[in-house]
Amino acid sequence: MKFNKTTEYAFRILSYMAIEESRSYSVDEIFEKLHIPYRYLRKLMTNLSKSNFLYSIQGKNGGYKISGKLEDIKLLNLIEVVDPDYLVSNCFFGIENCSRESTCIMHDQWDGVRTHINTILANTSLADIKQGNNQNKIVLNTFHSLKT
Amino acid sequence: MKFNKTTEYAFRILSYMAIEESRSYSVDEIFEKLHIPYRYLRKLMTNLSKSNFLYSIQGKNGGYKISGKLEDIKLLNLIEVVDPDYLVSNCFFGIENCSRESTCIMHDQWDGVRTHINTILANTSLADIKQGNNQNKIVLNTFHSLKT
DNA sequence: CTTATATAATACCTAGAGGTATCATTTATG
DNA sequence: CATAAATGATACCTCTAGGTATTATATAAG
Ligand code: SF4
Ligand code: SF4
Repeated sequence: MKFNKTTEYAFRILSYMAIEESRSYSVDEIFEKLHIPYRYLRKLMTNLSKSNFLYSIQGKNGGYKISGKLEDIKLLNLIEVVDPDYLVSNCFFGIENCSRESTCIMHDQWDGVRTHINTILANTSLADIKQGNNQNKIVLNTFHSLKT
Repeated sequence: MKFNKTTEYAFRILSYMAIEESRSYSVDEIFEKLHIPYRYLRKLMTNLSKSNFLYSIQGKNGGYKISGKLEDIKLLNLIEVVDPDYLVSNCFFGIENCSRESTCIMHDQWDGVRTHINTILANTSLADIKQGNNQNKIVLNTFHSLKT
C-alpha cells in the first residue's frame, strides 16, 4: 500500500520543484523546505538527475532543474525508476511459482487493486500536482514546510 | 501494495489449514506443504495461537487447530494482528504532520485505494478462500505444493 | 588564479524485518 | 516412569533500505 521512503521523497521533491518549474533549486533550499535527511537527499538528487528527471548545474550557484514538461512526467515514470519492484505483478499470497493456470479467488481482486493504483499513477503528472497545489494551498502551506 | 512476508505466510497458513478446518496440523506438516522457513514458521504459529486464530495442542501428537468459524475469520482480522501498520491511513507523500484541513490532489484518490483494499480484506473470510479452492484446484495443486 | 559554494562519487554505519539456534515444557504411549 | 514427539520461550544472526561521512570535482565571482 504505502510507498517506500525513497519514493515518497522523490514525489515530494518533484512536487515541490514543480511549483516554479523553470528555476533551479539547490539541495540546501529543498532541505530547508522538505526536511529530507540532508545527505540522503543529496544522494537522491544525483540519482534523479542520472535518471533524467532533473538536470544538475554544478559549481557555485548550482542546483537542479526539472527537465522536460511537467505534464509529461507522470508519477508512474518516477516510481518506475525509484522503486521498480512496486509495480511488478505480485501474487496476493507471495507465491513465486504459481502456475496461474486457473487463478485463485484473490487473483482478480488483487489485479483490480493493482490496476486502480496504476491508473492513478499513470494519469497523474507533475502538472496535475502543481495545479492541485494552486487550487488549495495545502502543499505550499503545510506539506512543504515541515518541522524537523 | 504487497504485504510483508509474515502476512503472506499467515494468509497461506490459514488458507491451508482451512482445507480441513476441524483437524489439527503439526508445524512439520505445514512446513512440508508450504515451505515457509521452518523455525520462523514455528515462531509465527505460536504468535497466531497467542492471538487466538489458532489454538495449540501441546505434547506428542500435538499441533494447531483453527479456532472459531471460518466465515468469522476475515483476512482483515489477520492483518490487523500480523501487520497493523498496513492499515493505518498513510499520507500518499509520507507526511506525518499534514493538517489535512484542505486536502491535496492525491488525498482522496489514495483514500479510494485504501478503501478498495480494506473492502476486499474485510469481505474475504477463510470460508471464501476455502470455497474458492474447492472450485478450482489451484491452491491444492500449485499454491500448496511449492518446491523449496 | 584563488576562494567559496555548489554537485559527484564512494565507502561506511544502523535499525528492523526476517531467519536461526538452543533449551525448556507438555503429553501420548509403551 | 521413561521416552519420543510435539509446542513454547528466548537469544542471537543476517541482509538491506535508509542514512552518514569523507573526499573529489566543477564553476561563479572577486
Ligand atoms: S492465482 Fe492466487 S496464488 Fe496464483 S498468483 Fe494469483 S493470487 Fe497468487
Ligand atoms: S492532504 Fe495530501 S499531503 Fe496531506 S495527508 Fe492527504 S495526501 Fe498527504
